[in-house]
Amino acid sequence: MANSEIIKNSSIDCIIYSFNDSKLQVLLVRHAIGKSVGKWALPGGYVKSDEDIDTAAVRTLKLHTGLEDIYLEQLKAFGAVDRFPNERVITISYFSLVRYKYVVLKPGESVYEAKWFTMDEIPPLIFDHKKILEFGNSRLRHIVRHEPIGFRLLPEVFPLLQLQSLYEAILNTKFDKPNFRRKLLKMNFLYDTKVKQKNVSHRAANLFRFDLEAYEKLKEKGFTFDL
Amino acid sequence: MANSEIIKNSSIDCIIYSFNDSKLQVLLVRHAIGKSVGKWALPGGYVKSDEDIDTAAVRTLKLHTGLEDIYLEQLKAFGAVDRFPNERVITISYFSLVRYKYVVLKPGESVYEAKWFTMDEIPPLIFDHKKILEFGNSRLRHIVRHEPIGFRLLPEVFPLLQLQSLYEAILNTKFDKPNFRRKLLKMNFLYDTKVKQKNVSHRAANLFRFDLEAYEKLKEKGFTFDL
DNA sequence: TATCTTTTTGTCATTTTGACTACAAGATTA
DNA sequence: TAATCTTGTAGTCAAAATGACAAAAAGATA
Repeated sequence: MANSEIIKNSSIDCIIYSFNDSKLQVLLVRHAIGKSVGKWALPGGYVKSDEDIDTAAVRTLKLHTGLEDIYLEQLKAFGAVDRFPNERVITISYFSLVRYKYVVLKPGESVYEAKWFTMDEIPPLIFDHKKILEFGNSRLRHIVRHEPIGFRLLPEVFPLLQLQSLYEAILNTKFDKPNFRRKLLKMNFLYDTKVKQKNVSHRAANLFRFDLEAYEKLKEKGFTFDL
Repeated sequence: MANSEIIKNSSIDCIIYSFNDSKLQVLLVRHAIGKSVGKWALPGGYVKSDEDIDTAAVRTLKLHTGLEDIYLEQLKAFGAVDRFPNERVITISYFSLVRYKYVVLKPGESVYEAKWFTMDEIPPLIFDHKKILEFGNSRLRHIVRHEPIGFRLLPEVFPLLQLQSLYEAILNTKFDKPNFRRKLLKMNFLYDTKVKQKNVSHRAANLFRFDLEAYEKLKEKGFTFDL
């Protein structure tokens, strides 16, 4: 068990979400060179015998995308008998929310090509990856309403309208601007930096910061985020 | 792949919850005869090469407890390198809510002994099962507040106070009786059967039924259950 | 300077919540 | 049989939250 070998019937697949241009995006990869150039897939790989599955997820992600130190949460294991050709492979899917601008994809440097896709331009995916992605989407819609996790998709500081349009994009709804503002601010975990937007052709909005510490304290007191 | 063999590095473990005597309970098993009589465990077993993991969960559960046709939902995969002695076994945990009275445990008939435990009398468990159970508990607390799933722990029809004490037990809080009643009834998915409790030494309460169909319709319209 | 865009602050009627009070319905007991 | 006890059910009321707006403020652009 101590030596490191690949466990050929356990794999990892990651759904990496980001938010850009007012749209939710997901990162997909494919072999850019070599014989298996072809369909797109969720970034993934096998688990090694000497690493925890969470570690495998982190390693796999870095291998494909160069991303490090990002938030990963387990989504679900997919284990239909015929989900993988010829072999029995159970895959454990993870999902993550990253800040778009922090991600630098290095096309060409790797044997893998990595690219962001919006939800309405997802290409055909290998195996059951479409199903995994859809499951991830519905989980995202759920979690985003019950936990203030959407902030992970935004820059450290952001105007409230950007937060609103994030929720509107994910939940496919519209909110009233003043009411959305009032509701979120009353929750008391958004810190007004008093700094204003730059380079906008209209009145600059104040930038806010999600105060994790304040939120944790509220949570201890029984507060629950609900949009 | 077509022949049926055991996949020795993928297993299933199930957390089966029920509600009885105003307390949340969980089903544990252990070998009742043979050489491995000893510690308690979550009901579990290996995945076979020719069955989906969900199927394996159902089969495993029946093997240990005789339970069939019950609601099972995947919880999480646990895959620390050292979670299992000598071998690398990744386990996929499931959880379920069952009606206590529908469950007939058959002690002695099986090589396994199965028994209900309340949360404050959980014995030492094998491997990482305590961790799995704790994860299940926190998931249960979360899900119970955001989805009307608690009803699966109650009989088909129930007085409102029973529903209230269910939530109080799981969430470890107290609710005001009239307010709880008003809030739940206003959600419009509890059907008043007009039938009254029997054999109670006080005024008999009306029995209610959870109307799944009504709830599904509300959900389509954007309603979300929030306690 | 006027106009346009977007932020931000208010207003107001309606609904929901939280904390209670009080009444109703049975079973038990005096 | 009447009093009393327990629990169910209905109602009250102030405070808080929500939804639908109107309007003022702050800059950029024409």
